Amino acid sequence: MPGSGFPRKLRLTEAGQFKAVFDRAQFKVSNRYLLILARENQLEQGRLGLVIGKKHLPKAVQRNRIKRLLRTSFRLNQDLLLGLDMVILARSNMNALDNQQIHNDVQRLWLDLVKKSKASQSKNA
RNA sequence: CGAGUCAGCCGGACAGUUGCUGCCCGAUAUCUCUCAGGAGGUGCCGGGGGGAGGAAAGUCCGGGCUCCGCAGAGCAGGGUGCCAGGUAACGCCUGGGGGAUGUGAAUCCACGGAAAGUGCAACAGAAAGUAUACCGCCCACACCUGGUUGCAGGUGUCGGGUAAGGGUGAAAUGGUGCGGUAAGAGCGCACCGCGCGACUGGUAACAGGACGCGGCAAGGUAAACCCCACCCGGAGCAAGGCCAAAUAGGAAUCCCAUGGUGUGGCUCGCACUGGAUUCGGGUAGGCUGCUUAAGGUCCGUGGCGACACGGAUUGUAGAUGAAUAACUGUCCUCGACAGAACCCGGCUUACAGGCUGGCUCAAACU
Repeated sequence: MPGSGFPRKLRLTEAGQFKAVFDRAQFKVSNRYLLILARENQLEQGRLGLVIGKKHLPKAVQRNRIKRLLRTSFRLNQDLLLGLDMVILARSNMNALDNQQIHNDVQRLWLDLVKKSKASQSKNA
């Protein structure tokens, strides 16, 4: 059972790892503000990458806030997300949302993603 | 106490839980090297103490650092622009001069040159830079009327003089007075103003009045071209340096061309092809540059000051998909603008609220 930390091995750190998720995404879930791409990574743990563009969040302070919130949410839910590489993309300016709303929304997306992943595994089996 | 002005400072606090990061210490696991003492790398666990700003922002100037050919000369191009100082340097800062605003403390100024040249200026107006004559005023001439002559009044002229008055304009050749005149005029004079030159004070910008000369000639615009003086080589930490899988083509040495690899149970056959090592190369990736700095604080000395010198003391983020946070609770004045990316010095812009001090004005009290 993994803990709730966020060491380096739980992150996507190289351009190639991001590219793999973009090119061969097996699962997509989204809402108005976020899009999550994911694929199975043959590892024991899930890994997370963030793409928060200047286009949607022009101020560095805003981007930092969103990234911190997303990382925290991943950290607390990582035992649901084993064996998946995920990239979260920002789609529009979510700066108006407060922390509680963002946590709730992201939680819902995680559950959605897990459901799709389980369905795919049982189909293959 | 009120209104204002100029400086300086702060930028939610505390507790708990869960996390991130680089540094130090202690444990381990594993790999490499070894002169067998050990040294180094990587992973993981525990502990300790650090961990965004006054603007970290805009990227507008200046410098350090790095590479490019040494950073020199000329041209082009760009910048700066009252004077003197400070500084590594600056377009910054300090002090001073001039102008403008304000009762004042203070604030603001792209503040060199318009008698080298070129250009530009709506509308109005007769005329706008070689100034100009519309009305008016005066003179001359002609005609008319009145009168005894000298004359007075009126009308006219492709006539002349006149810049005092009217009118136009942002601006019309300096102002006032006296003289002068046909009427006028710096035409002359006095005073004021202006320009030039001496003189005095000041390092200088500049100022001064008790000097002399000039009747005055020289309107504005140089963030228009331009002239003058001074300054500037280019690119930037994705700079630059080191290690180095892979891959293309290459070099050297040795070995074998009766070889090797594949197909096949094996031989023949068929297909493909030299092999090994080293050098070199430099992609992915990693390491470095990377934080001690023109540093902060205090004291002394010099200076009006910016600042300089000397002494003591302190050690203050270094991330790399990129850390400094999330949640809960309590409190208050309910929290703004905003996130380091090689480093400094400035400028500019954004900013909830709060604190301290100097000075000014007004009123009142003693």
